[in-house]
Amino acid sequence: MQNDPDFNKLVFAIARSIPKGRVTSYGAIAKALGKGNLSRMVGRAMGLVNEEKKPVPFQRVVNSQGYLTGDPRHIAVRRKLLEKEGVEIKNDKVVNFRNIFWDPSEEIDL
DNA sequence: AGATTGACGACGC
DNA sequence: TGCGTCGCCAATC
Repeated sequence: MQNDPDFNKLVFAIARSIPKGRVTSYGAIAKALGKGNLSRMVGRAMGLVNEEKKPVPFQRVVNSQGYLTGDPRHIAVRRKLLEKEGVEIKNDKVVNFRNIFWDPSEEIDL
């Protein structure tokens, strides 16, 4: 239960705005929302995507290091989806992360 | 109600 | 450049 449904909503909206074959970080999304310090909350919100009816490409959201953190089982799923989109993964890490990194703040433009 | 953890990030050394 | 520590906000124990 989040006290800020809007925050969660925005997170999902941005996640769906991520171009295919691109990835972004939790901090980038939080920052785009003006809550750069809520990076952790973004990740937590993603865990609730399970309750979302609409498909959210949460697999395109990784940490600032480009690593797929979380439960190993979830990591495997995300990795598969990313590779399917053309994103190369190595050791649970996005290859060329800096190259395919997508900054939501440039698209959302608060 | 208080303490701890967590899909993170930034800073310091 | 890499490892260690602190800080944030909310949820969970």
